[in-house]
Amino acid sequence: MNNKENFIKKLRSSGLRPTRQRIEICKALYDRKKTFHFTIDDLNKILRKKSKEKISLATIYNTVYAFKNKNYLKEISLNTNKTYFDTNVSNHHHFLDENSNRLIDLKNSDVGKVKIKRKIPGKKIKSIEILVRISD
Amino acid sequence: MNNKENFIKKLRSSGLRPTRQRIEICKALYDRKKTFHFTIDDLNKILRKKSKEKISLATIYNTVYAFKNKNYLKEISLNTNKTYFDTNVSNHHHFLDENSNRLIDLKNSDVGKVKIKRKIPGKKIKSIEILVRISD
DNA sequence: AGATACTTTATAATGATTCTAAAGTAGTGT
DNA sequence: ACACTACTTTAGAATCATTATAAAGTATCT
Ligand SMILES: [Mn+2]
Ligand SMILES: [Mn+2]
Ligand SMILES: [Zn+2]
Ligand SMILES: [Zn+2]
Repeated sequence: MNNKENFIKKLRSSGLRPTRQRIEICKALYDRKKTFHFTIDDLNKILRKKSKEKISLATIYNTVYAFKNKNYLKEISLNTNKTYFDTNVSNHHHFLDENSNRLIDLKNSDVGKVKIKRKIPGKKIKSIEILVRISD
Repeated sequence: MNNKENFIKKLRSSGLRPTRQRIEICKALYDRKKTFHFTIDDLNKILRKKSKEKISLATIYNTVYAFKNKNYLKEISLNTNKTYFDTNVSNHHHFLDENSNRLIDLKNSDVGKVKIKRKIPGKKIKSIEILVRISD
């Protein structure tokens, strides 16, 4: 299902023109078995290796943020100078391995139900994210 | 307990010389009733208002990171371009109000026990942090 | 007081991200 | 296929939080 035609449909269905660059980026991001957590710099390096044609850094930024706005990518909160993204856009939790600085997805079944007992008047809960720091 | 003498003791006890600037910064940070969540820019503005003598931005950076290393401050993970710090250095959770972009501390009693069922071989859990996004 | 290590400061450098505006391309209608 | 238009890509410049530099100032010790 992660072939070129599919990426084209995905892009079209949300009003993004299926350009060479966007399709290459889709392949790099979604043609994998596991969730991919990455920075712009990671993605840029991967594209330089995997793809023949050079995609400008500006396009990579533009595309990643377009995908984020269309909910094809999620931004992840970490204490680093670079912004992280996640191809798993569902609500889910993470291990952060502090040795390697790598993120690992937790399935919802990996985490017991989280109960938030306090309420803020007039405010609704939009999401609950857990970050579990681990190390050797 | 949050008087000047106390700050001096606090600084000395961890090998930081009690300078004018560090004491001013201590006052701005710890002479309050509630947890303070802030950016360097927030702190700089506060110091300009509250304090007579000007403290350079470089010193504010230096001091905040010195305090962080001594565990007087905690860094908070958020998806923003600026780094956030927290005067509450205990393990605790947060509401993030997406309208105002303000953090609110959750007491541990505000959150039901979090059970992490999955284990990563050879890795230990260092901390568990929950971020609850809220909005109108 | 004098010696020394630590600290502050103005300023420059860095680096991720965002902006700009010109050239290129995809979709639409003919 | 051709032209038209809106969207996209791109190189390069600008921005801005953060970090580095190195000279002047200060705390602590004897
Ligand atoms: Mn990375
Ligand atoms: Mn702020
Ligand atoms: Zn993930
Ligand atoms: Zn807090």
